[in-house]
Amino acid sequence: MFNIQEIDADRLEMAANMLKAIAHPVRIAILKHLEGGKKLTVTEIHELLGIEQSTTSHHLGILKDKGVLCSRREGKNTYYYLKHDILSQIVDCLQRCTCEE
Amino acid sequence: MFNIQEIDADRLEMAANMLKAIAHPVRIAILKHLEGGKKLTVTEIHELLGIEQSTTSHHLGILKDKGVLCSRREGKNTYYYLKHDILSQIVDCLQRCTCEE
DNA sequence: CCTAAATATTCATATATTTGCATTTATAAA
DNA sequence: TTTATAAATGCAAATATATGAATATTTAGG
Repeated sequence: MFNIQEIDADRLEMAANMLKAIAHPVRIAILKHLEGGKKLTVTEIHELLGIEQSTTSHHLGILKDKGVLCSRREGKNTYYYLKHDILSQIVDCLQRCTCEE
Repeated sequence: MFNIQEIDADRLEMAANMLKAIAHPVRIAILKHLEGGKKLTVTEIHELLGIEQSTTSHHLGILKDKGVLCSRREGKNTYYYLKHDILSQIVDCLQRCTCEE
């Protein structure tokens, strides 16, 4: 039987790292653009959001590193997409909560 | 009609701040203890988690400030509890995602 | 008023994150 | 091989966050 005492530090770290990866305005904006299984390149995102190419790449790297996104190279482009589409629900849930009051 | 272009910086900031508040191992542990409408005092949390009183108070302050928790003083104690019980779903969702692979 | 208990705040230090410039690497096409 | 485009990386400066010791505040009970 599982209870709260058995949530070990590693699991907490992992969950916190994933959330931390998402918890940034630019990265939330990226996730919104990738909802519904869409795949976008670094350049597309960098132009959509109006931020530097290297900054974009850094943010995508963080999201990928923490298991939020996957990427796939096709020629010169690298396409990024959501690993778990369920993750975009987190953003929606948050947005509902930040709506009230 | 709402589309992605209309998600302004303020909304993104707000969502990011709420997520950032949650995205910390200690604070996730706090949320887990408050699931199901439970109310705990600073001292109870500080003893449950084995962290300093002032550190505990700092973390609770962050969660309250960012709209994740509410508090209510009763005599010498201050009880903290989840503002939106739905928020604990975020943690559960994350935990499911960090389970795979 | 005095004391004790619970909580909050101030402050300093340590650590982590963000950003973008400059550079490098990877790939495709000429 | 040379050139151009796309993406990733190294680095440094600015900014933000975490922690806990010390202190202040709040409240209840003498």
